[in-house]
Amino acid sequence: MTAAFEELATLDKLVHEPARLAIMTALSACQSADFLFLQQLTGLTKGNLSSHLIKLEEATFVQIDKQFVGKKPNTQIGLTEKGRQAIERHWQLLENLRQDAQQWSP
Amino acid sequence: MTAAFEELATLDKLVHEPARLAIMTALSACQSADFLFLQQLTGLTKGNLSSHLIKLEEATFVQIDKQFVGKKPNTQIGLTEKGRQAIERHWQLLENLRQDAQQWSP
DNA sequence: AGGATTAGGTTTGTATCACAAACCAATCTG
DNA sequence: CAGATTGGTTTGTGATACAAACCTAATCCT
Repeated sequence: MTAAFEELATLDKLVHEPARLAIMTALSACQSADFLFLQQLTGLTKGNLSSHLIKLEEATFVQIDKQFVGKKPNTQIGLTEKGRQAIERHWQLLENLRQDAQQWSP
Repeated sequence: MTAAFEELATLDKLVHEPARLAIMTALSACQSADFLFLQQLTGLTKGNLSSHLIKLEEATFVQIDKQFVGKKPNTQIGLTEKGRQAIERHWQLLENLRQDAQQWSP
């Protein structure tokens, strides 16, 4: 058995959780996205999205910018460099795991 | 945005949890494995592994066979057909998500 | 023989977490 | 001005992952 399974132990559950995996993966493909876009994308309730974002912010994986566009509040969310590395590495780990298992005879 | 993000909503958290993802992925590469092998592989405590296996069994994703080898008890675990489909589909969903996000301009 | 250790687990207790529902403040609409 | 809408945050709760304690039978040590 290769290292993929050992590495799995280091997999960050903060990133792995489905909603956050979706959020970070989406963000990895763009500069930033706004709150409502992410809500649409993930199908989460606002409250739920809010708390996921707070967790990601606490981990400094995303940065959240609240501004006014005209008279309306608007929240933009983008990955930090750390966040970008984290999601990149996460996908790498998953891919390794899958790959390893596929070509494996115990 | 393609369907990958909508499909994500259907992702089974029972399978997604890291330890169980490791277990099922390993099992997908062999007929069956024994308890201690899985423990080594995943680095889980026995208690923890036990409860993960029970959950997988309750979902009928694995089947657990307890037998005696000589005088020693030995527990063999293998995927059911349902389990095999579940892990297969799970990896498919993840792969789709990643793929979609990679070639995407918002 | 008998006490300690090991194998192979299960049960229990606890801290965390994901989620929905309730809430809130400001703006728009009629 | 009343009511709805936008754009969120806070709160309450049921589920869950984990470690630690426990259990039973076999084997080792002396």
